[in-house]
Amino acid sequence: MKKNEFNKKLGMCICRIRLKKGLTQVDVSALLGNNPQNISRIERGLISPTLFWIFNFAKCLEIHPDEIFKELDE
Amino acid sequence: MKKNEFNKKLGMCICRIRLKKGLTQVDVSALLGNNPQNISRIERGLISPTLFWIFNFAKCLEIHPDEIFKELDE
DNA sequence: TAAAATATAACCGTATAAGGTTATACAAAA
DNA sequence: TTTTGTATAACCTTATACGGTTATATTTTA
Repeated sequence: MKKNEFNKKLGMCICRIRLKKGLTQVDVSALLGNNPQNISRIERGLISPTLFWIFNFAKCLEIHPDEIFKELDE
Repeated sequence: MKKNEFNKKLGMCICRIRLKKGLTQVDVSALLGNNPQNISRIERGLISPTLFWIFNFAKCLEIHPDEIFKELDE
């Protein structure tokens, strides 16, 4: 799988999880301590977040990191 | 958990998995198509690889990404 | 011993992740 | 209509991931 394709899939997973929690991009950025523009870029697949970012995201949203990954490897 | 601590834990997991497969850093870098110095930096926790890198690593070593993560969240 | 394999380290570059600011678009609600 | 909330976008800057090269240290092997 190419990097662009991977980033897009990852972004959609992030977005889906965020909406399932009823949060806005601003909400998530406040929880993580960064800016909403970055969340937007991640959800649209423009950038590929580090694993450290992913783990913080999962922790702040009170989910298991597996929830993000299990939809990515097919 | 701080970023440095996280990176060190992650690096140790990567290293343990690599050794379990009987591979050198050069072997892994050849499989992934990057240089061994980068593997060394990751294993020592100096840098935090992207999730894209992690998934490629897992695929090349024929393991589930979960194997890396399940030792990280405590 | 000498040579090769392995890992770490110090550089110097480039690519990209990420923050900050501002503007734009659009929908929902007043 | 006007206002507000939400998301996207275009910039610029800084931090960092990553490649390439070279050197060093250590272990292993011939």
